Amino acid sequence: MARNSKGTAAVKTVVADKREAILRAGVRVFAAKGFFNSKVADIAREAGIADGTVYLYFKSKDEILHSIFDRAMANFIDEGRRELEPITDPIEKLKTIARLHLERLSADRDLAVVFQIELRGSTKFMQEFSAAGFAEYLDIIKRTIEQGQKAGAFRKDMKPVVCAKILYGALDEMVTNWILSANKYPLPPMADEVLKIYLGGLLVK
Amino acid sequence: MARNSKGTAAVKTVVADKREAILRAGVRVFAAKGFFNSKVADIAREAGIADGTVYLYFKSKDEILHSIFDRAMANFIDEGRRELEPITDPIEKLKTIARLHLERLSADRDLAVVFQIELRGSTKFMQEFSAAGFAEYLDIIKRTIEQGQKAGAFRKDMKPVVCAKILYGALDEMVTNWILSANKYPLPPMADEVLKIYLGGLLVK
Amino acid sequence: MARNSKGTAAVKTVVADKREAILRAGVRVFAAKGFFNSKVADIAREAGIADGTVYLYFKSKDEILHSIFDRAMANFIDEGRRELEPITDPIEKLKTIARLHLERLSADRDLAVVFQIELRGSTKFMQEFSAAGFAEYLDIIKRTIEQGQKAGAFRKDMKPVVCAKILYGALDEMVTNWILSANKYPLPPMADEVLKIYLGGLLVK
Amino acid sequence: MARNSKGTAAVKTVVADKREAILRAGVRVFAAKGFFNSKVADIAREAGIADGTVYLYFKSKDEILHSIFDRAMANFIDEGRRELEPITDPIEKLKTIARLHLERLSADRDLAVVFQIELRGSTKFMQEFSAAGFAEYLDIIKRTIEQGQKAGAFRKDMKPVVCAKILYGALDEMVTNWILSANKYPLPPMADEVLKIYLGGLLVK
DNA sequence: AATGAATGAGCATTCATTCAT
DNA sequence: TATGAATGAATGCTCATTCAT
Repeated sequence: MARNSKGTAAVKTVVADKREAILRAGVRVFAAKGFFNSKVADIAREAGIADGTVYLYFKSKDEILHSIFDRAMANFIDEGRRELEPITDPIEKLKTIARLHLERLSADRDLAVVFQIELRGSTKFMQEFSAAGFAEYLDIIKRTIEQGQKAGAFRKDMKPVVCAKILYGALDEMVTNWILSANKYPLPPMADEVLKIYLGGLLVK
Repeated sequence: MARNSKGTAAVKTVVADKREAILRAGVRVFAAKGFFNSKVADIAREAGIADGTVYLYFKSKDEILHSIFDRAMANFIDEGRRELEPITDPIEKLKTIARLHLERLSADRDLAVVFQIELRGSTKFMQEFSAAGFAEYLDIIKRTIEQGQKAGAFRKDMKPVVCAKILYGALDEMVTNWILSANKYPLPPMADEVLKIYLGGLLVK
Repeated sequence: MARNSKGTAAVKTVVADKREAILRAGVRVFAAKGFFNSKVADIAREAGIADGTVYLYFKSKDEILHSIFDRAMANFIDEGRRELEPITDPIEKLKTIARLHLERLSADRDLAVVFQIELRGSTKFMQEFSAAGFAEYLDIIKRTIEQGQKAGAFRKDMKPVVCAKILYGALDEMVTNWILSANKYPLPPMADEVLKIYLGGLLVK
Repeated sequence: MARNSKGTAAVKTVVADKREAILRAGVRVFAAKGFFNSKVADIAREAGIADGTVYLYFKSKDEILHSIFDRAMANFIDEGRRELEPITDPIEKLKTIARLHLERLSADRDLAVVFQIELRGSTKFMQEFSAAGFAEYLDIIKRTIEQGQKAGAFRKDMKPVVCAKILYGALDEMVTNWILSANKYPLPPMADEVLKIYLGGLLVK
């Protein structure tokens, strides 16, 4: 029994490790050369395995990109929910979202490149991207805004979903700019800048 | 003489027409199938010319994408400058920018797809994209904000370039969302929404 | 007009020539290495063209094999009909069929190999092979036998289609054996041997 | 001792069983998908063993096909000899051969497919096929015919080996046709038809 | 300028075989 | 013996680009 379960666990670990290694290699390679210019052989080499082994863990090159996104998005959303749960103030929630968004992506530049650049390279991916975890992420922002509107903290003359997109767009642009500027400055502090405008507006009161 | 100049003009026109036809065909084809999945032969067929003819006007498939961007960006900036020139109020200027941004892209969905999706498909393109007209566009927004700050209309505790990125990011996200939502709603009105938040902030005063 | 038609004819000839060259190369290569072991690159090299050029004339490697069969079978049947037409005696007809069968295949050993060996390598090909020209060939034999039965020359207690298969099988075996025996003996004379038995039977009368 | 010999026997039996299982699986898989389209993994799954285990019993995929032929041919010849031994009349012998040929192959359609189609798929196999048991089989027919000639039952103006090939070719064609016709009719009765012609000839006497 | 036939480098994927366990 | 994960060589086909006409 113990032996069995241990064996199974070990196998699972090895399998997970190799899957993991391929995904990590995929992030590095896609970030460096772009999805269409990356060869499966590049990923295999980077992961330290044979070309064919990739296909024991993924059905296709496409599936690797998908899995990268799915895994990262799941992690991101998990962590987001965990950090947001204890917070009740919607303003604080938005601050946390913005900070997390920029912290997470600046912590792994390769992943950020894949998210900001490679995943956008085709309507097909974008559609799926949109349909999948992205919608969930936007929904978290949207509900925080609804909550803020109910609480009387946020203005009520705007649709929450539009507000959510605006915040997301602003943050997203910060990330893209940061990537393209070769990371000359720290990304997370940009969260405060975005929120200054987003919450307070540009106009002098 | 007359014949010459006329001939030259005619030639220039024909040349321009064919270049133009290829670019238009490129926009349609790239938007429909994505840059990497589009064949030069597709573009040639769409433009009604032979495959080889494409290479009399463009050095490579890449160059077609570049030219599409360059031409559209130049048009866009030209028109922008023209419309902004008579306006003095920085608030009105920002409104004009936002409106033009969404109007222009919603007026040509194929071009919008190429701008929002295909041009983002590689760090390489993004770098070039960034280096080129995009910086100029961002600069126009930035200077409008500087002007507004000097005029005392906009708050001064924010860097103009960051403000510019935030506005750009928000507008950009509107366009991307509109594309992916299959254009179920008119895009230009979103300009007002963005500006409501951007100028006035989300918080209740 | 003349120029046009001449141009068209020239183009057709060139095209036909290249198609022809590929088919001839295919016969040689398939005969030498077997269909599954032949690479498209082998055929291209043998035909003196680039790999990609093969695909301007054929959709796939499979299609080359098919075309080899179709072309040869069509030629064979055409020639058969032409030679059989002036003959009225069904016995002479059968003799002509048998002679032609062995003459044609022994005249082009590579083609014979493809017919006897490579085309049999898969039920899929065999089905198609059977459905296509082979049925037509068998039908020619069958009708000759029917004619002989009506004329009172051939016994009537046998189904013509069965008789046709028996003759075909015997001839086919002669060809296969000849191929596998490295052509140590001339094939055509075997036609007489087959017919001696086929027409007269093995038994002493 | 007892234990040893028993153990050895058991081991041998197990070994034989597994070899047998692989061969049976090979026949099924090759018949269904063709030799080149069959994967070793398919055979392993069909045999209920692991992929690698196949290589404990066979050196290669080729060897499986060879062994299928060798085993079946040996069985076939053994049974043939056994059934022919008590028969003295060469006519009866030929009838027995023809009947057995069709009975055995129609009794195992998968095996028949492998014999008629898959084994013919390459000159290489054909050469080996020819060199091996096939020659032995043809020899049995040949000697029966020699015997008949000596006994004065068969005509003497034909070489026995040619007569043997003719009979074999006719029978072989019956089998191939039966396979390709999806077994719509019983095969064994065709033996009589073949012999009617083979022994008596097509001509009215 | 225009053509489009020809080129040939490039690549995702498969699968027979091996080998550590 | 048995396993099945890992290997890596092998290849049909595509398509950007060239060039003879």
